[in-house]
Amino acid sequence: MTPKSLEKKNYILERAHCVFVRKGYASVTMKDIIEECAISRGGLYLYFSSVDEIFAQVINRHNRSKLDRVRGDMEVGKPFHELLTEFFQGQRRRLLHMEDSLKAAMYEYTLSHKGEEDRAFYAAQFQSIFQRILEILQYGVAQGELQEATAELYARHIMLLTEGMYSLALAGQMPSPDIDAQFQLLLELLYSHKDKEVQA
Amino acid sequence: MTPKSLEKKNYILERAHCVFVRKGYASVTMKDIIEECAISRGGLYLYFSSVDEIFAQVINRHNRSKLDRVRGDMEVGKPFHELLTEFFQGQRRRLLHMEDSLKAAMYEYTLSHKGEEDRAFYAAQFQSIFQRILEILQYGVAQGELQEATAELYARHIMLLTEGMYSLALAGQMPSPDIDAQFQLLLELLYSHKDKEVQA
Amino acid sequence: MTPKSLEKKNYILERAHCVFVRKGYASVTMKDIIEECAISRGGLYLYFSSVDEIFAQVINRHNRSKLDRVRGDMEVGKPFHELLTEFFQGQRRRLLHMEDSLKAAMYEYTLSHKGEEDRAFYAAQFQSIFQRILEILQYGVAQGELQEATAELYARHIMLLTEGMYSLALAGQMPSPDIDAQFQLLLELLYSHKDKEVQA
Amino acid sequence: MTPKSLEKKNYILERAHCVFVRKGYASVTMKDIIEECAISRGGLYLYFSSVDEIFAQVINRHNRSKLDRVRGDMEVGKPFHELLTEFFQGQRRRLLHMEDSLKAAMYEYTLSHKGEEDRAFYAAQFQSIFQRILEILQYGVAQGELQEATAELYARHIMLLTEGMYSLALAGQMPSPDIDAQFQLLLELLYSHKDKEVQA
DNA sequence: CATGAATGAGAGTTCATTCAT
DNA sequence: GATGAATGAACTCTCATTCAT
Repeated sequence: MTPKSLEKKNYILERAHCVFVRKGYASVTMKDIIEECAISRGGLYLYFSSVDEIFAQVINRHNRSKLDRVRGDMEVGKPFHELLTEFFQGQRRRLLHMEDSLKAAMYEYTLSHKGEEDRAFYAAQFQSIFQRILEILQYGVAQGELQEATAELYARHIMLLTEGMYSLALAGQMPSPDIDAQFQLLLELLYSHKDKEVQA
Repeated sequence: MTPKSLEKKNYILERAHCVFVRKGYASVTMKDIIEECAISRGGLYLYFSSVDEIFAQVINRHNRSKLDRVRGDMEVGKPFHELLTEFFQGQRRRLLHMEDSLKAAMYEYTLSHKGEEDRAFYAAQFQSIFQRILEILQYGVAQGELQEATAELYARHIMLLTEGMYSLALAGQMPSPDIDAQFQLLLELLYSHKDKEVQA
Repeated sequence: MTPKSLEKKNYILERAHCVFVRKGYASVTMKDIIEECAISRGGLYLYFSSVDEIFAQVINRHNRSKLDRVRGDMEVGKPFHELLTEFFQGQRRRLLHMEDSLKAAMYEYTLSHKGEEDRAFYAAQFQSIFQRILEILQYGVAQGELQEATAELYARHIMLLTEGMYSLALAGQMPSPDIDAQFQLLLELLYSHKDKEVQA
Repeated sequence: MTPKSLEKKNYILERAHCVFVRKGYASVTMKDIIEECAISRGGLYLYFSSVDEIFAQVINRHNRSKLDRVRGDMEVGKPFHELLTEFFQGQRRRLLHMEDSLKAAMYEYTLSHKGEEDRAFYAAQFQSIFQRILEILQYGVAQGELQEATAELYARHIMLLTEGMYSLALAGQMPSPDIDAQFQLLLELLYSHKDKEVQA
């Protein structure tokens, strides 16, 4: 694979990303991507042989770059509470701008690909999200803000609640006040053991 | 509309329901429904003019019948805790048998219908789920088990968490122990104010 | 299958026959047949789902009708020699007008279909030709013109020689005098035992 | 044309030969040849501008080399009968191993090229085969084994029968015993005049 | 009412051929 | 000379939708 070829591949993935954001997954055709990239039918087939393949690579590329961006944020010694709030703020922003995200496309892909080989793909997706939240909480444990015993359970809880919010957001049923209320509730839940301590 | 006509329409919706459970929404064609119903193409078009229309009516019929089934459960004077546990058991059962549900089909429909007119449809869906949970919680309030002030917030929280669990379940990523752990956490959350009272 | 449907199917096979005669097999596309039949793409697919399937049915139909035409010729009590000459005349005519025959198409099909299931198809084709020649020779045996012992061997010989002539004819390398000379040779071969008898 | 260029051309023809043996003619694409030769698309087009052109040259090269191999066999003074038997043995071997031959490819080419310019090509092909058989028979005439008058007729007969056998062999319908029986019959036919002489 | 034959737009895919590098 | 990326025409197959019977 020549460097030029790689560059072109990257270009296609970049434009395809836009297409998936705009149209989701199910209704995207090779023609859509061809037009977005302004290349020829055969030209696209030189690099990718199906929408599936393109989508998988777009997702992987996206995850990789997201991971790169996240990495290192925790090392600067930010207070845990700040980090957590930033996480919620980030989710909030995305929930309010679902139209700019790949989430819908990912849902559509999931719904139309139930093969055994896809399962691992999904497991990796969710594991990556879970891991990210867990790391934040463990950072809180390290800073003495949270209890170790509940970190995993709470991390999963946060992931599931967030996922549920995305579901509703996709249907346009997740207004901003509801988001705030739920994240506030999560904060209280996370810190609830402190009340007891105080009272004790 | 003659009674015979209504009967036929019902028959079609019934069989179409099976199709949507089996195949989801996106990949269902008029042909699928025709074959399941063992009627003719033209025959189907006499009653419905698109898969969309059939789906919407299948969902409405389903919701109506579900509501009918639920109604009255609370009036027999069951203890609140039992009612709540039953609700969680019901969700648990459905989460572990997603293949028998319309959930996947509903997601697919949502993802491919973002028009303003569909929004109301989704709002009604979620409102109905929310309402059901809220009624259970308010029953708990009436029985002195829960606090009135948090009922709505918690009802929404339960709905969102459950929705998130469905999302993961659709991708085959919601194992039974995780379900139990989350519902346990919800129970603790609902009853958490009691601890404080006791301690106080 | 309704009668009307059968009629349409027959119509398509009839026109497709012409297409195969004109273009052979390999280069025939569904579009060719669509245009020849003046029907729509989908219309054709209602009846047949590939060129292969159409070709197989065209061939079978053709063989059946050819067999129907042949049947009964021997029962009118024609002298054997006349029957044999007529057979050769028939072959001669076809060799000189290969452009009106399915032979080329059949060769192309054979060359592109080497599966086990096709073998039986070819075996049946050649067996049918062989059988026809053999029956003529056995008729000659019955009339005391030929020897029983060599009938099968000679029948196969005639079939193979004829097949060879078709091969050359397809390349435009089978001029009329050569055809005549070879058939004359065959006649002499068939009757050669008589010379011996006479001489003996 | 430089010597290096000639060498490359030869190399391509050699590898292309393998491709045609393996895949026949019709389904061979420029890509097949490119891959077999491990050269670039453009590189191939420098030397040949179509599969057609390559095929014609492969055939010519093959014929030339075959002729070279044959030449001189008759000069060592082998008995005619042995030479003839060897010829039949050679054909037999090839009939039983059609998968190693260009015959199928040649048929496919013939069937898809009916232009006037191709006719001469085919004429040359068959003339070359005919000539070879004729030379063998004339050698028999020279040795007093055969009659001069029938040499041409018999040579053509042998060629046609053999060609017919190839046709059936391509369809997998030419079992070894049938081959032997036919060649035996040919031998008897060639020597049949001797019986008469003896009897006379 | 009910039928199912017919339509044609549009998706996926392949390949011979060209051309800038 | 040599490369291989790029083109686009052509082919197969599918479906929502219509309409004569």
